[in-house]
Amino acid sequence: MAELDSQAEAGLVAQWRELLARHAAAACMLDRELGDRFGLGMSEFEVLERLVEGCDAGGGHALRVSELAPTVHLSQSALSRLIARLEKAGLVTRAMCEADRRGIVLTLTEAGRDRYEQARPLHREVLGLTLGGGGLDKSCEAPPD
Amino acid sequence: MAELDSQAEAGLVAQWRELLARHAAAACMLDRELGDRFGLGMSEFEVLERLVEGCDAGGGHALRVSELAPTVHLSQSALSRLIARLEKAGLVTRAMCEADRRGIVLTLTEAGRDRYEQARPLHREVLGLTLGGGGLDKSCEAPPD
DNA sequence: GGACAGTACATGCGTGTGCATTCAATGCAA
DNA sequence: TTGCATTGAATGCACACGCATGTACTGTCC
Repeated sequence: MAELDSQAEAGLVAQWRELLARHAAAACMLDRELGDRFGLGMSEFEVLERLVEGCDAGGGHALRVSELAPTVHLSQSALSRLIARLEKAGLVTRAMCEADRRGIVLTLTEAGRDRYEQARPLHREVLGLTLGGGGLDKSCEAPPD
Repeated sequence: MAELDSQAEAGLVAQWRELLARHAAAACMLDRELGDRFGLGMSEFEVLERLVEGCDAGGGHALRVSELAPTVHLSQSALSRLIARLEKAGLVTRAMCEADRRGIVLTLTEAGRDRYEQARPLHREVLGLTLGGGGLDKSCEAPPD
């Protein structure tokens, strides 16, 4: 890639810091709020949402882990363990994929869908607070310790 | 906060996913590249950069940890340990603050400044690749495992 | 001065993550 | 069919994180 002149570089850095700030504010608040009220992390919610979308779209067809992976920004191992947590919590079931027995198909349980529906308004509210107005929530701009 | 109509909600979610994708791509590639070539994590680089800026701006005055904290999106404990790593690597020195002996003042070492200057072009290059064109780097869109 | 709330940083602990590796199943080629 | 590279997912391991707490220092109020 070509070198950047200093003006382009400054713009890029400013854009990056803005992105970091928004991400930190939203991610921190989501993790805290979803965790406190629903026992879900940000990524857990994200996975539940993909499963809901997958089921609604494909007429209830279950998602394979390998289909889920590219849509969630986690390593394969982290996703594997996250699914194990969801299964342990009774929100999801894992079953062997008949077509390709290496694969695992995931299905939302009733409890999983319920949990998602309950958590969703809070999730959207947090997004509104942290992304919407442009004003960052101070209590999460720097994560409290 | 008021309820969102479904259109506003969809926009918010789209914005959030875009942000997540960009952040994941940039953060993953930064951590990998800076780590491989310079032994620095993304946040380590960020802290070095604040120290460089602080020193250049204030006429070489050292930064206190409490000044640094709000600019880095880390918990106080994570920052404390990050600084310990930088000190162990010889990139930074910690000293008691004379004015307020609870505080710690940080100063960049020569090695710290050098490391920063060496890593900076790569950092900017990665930002250009992941933020610039709008095209995400596929190899990091989903972190490899 | 002495007690006490508040602040700055460090540390014990549990947990989530990525990397490397492993294991099973698949597809292909000889 | 056998042999082998590839793929999907699970697991050992090290590490960075956040939370809760601990320790040292400051400032205030009595």
